[in-house]
Amino acid sequence: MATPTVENYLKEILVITLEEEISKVPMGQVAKVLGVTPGTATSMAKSLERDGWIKYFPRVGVSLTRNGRKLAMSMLRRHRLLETFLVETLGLDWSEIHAEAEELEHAISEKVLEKLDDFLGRPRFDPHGDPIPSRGGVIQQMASKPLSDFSKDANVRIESIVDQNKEFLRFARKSNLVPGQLFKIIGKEDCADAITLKTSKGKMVNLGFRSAEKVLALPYES
Amino acid sequence: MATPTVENYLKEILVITLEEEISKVPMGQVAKVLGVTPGTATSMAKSLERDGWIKYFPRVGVSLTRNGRKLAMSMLRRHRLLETFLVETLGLDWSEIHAEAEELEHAISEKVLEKLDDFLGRPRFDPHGDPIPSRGGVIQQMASKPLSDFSKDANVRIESIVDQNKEFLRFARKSNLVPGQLFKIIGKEDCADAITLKTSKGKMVNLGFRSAEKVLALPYES
DNA sequence: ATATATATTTTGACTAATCAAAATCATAGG
DNA sequence: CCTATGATTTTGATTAGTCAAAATATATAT
Repeated sequence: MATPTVENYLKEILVITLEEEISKVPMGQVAKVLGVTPGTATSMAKSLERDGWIKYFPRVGVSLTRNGRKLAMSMLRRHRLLETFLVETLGLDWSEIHAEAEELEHAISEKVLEKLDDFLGRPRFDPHGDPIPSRGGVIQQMASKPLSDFSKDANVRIESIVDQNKEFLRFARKSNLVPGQLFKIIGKEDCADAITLKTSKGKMVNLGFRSAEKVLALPYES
Repeated sequence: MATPTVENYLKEILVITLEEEISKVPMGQVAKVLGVTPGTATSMAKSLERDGWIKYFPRVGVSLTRNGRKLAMSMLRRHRLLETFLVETLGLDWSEIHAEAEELEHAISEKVLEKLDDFLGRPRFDPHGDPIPSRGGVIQQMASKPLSDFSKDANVRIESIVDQNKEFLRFARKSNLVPGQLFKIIGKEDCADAITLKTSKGKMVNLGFRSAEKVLALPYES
């Protein structure tokens, strides 16, 4: 049986893999998301490899094995179903649910989870708009669309940047146009060929249609 | 912060204290309920004392400090509220809920617990009929009544044996008339001065009224 | 290419929790 | 009062997970 620590490592490695579309996650990033020192992440990587959860490539990074991915997906499913429960059923505040689900996900059994899934009506997206993996560990990916395809007032989550041009990437990073970032489309002027986005913190970004086509995003329920 | 292990030790010590009405729980018993070797229980007792959760009397046993009792009560509250949730809301089977709650109780926060309590309508007894401690750690003891006061078909849980006569206690033990044991009253013949009880496993016990007055029990919802 | 900055790994140490087995204590009978 | 039995404690060892700080490898920028 995997300890909660193991479950956390695997889940975070999966999340990074999905978000950044990379196959080997560097140790520094692992250490950062788990809040441990780099040395700890390295030694943990070795144990995880010994136990068949990951493949460890020294000085490069780690990737999940089939087993590791399966467990990680199951953790993601737990996490997102629990977040849904905490918001929908118990009325917890949006800002608190992540930390709570983080604890509960290690304690809830497969059996209780399925009952909970039934109770919630088998939702397919969590309160943040992220897809909830199925029992089998399949994530029903919503097709992401270019920003230019959304209409005014839509809430979107950046999924990826198609244009790999360095200049543009630097600009994108600076503007918070990074995978995972949430925006609301507050302006769309077809005749002016421009689109205006705003983060929840009020930061604005202006994009021409040419650029907006290169940024893929998903809708989410705010 | 207390680890799950610490929480378990304290909770089990509290449960034994309540059930057996003793003030110092011997180490052997602690080891048994926690499923560890006696040596482990002893060394744990020392750490728990060092951290102010219990008082440890070598070769005698342990008792909870004020702090320890507070935390233990809070664990009992968590456990019983969770069992209620698992049965009432998710429809889990009566036989499965203990183990499930055992895991979840360490992961659920005070905040989520209170929301859950609201959601459930602030129940005062769990599905086994055991009282749920209040936030403050007070257990609302139901007044227990002698067996002779119950009527036919009542479901009861034995609470204590008043008569401390050795003979009678031996008989009681043999008949499963021990605190915690569940019975259904399947016969009550006032004119014959007799009462008949049955366990869920079908074991029967006959008692005269004289004896039935010496056995205190609580009703519970089957 | 060479120095500097950054990322990663190693080393040595620590805590919590556990076990097995040897040692010790306590007590109930004879 | 002494001994055998059972309960408790000690001892020595193990595993998971962690940190700090030193060592090493890699990448970047002139």
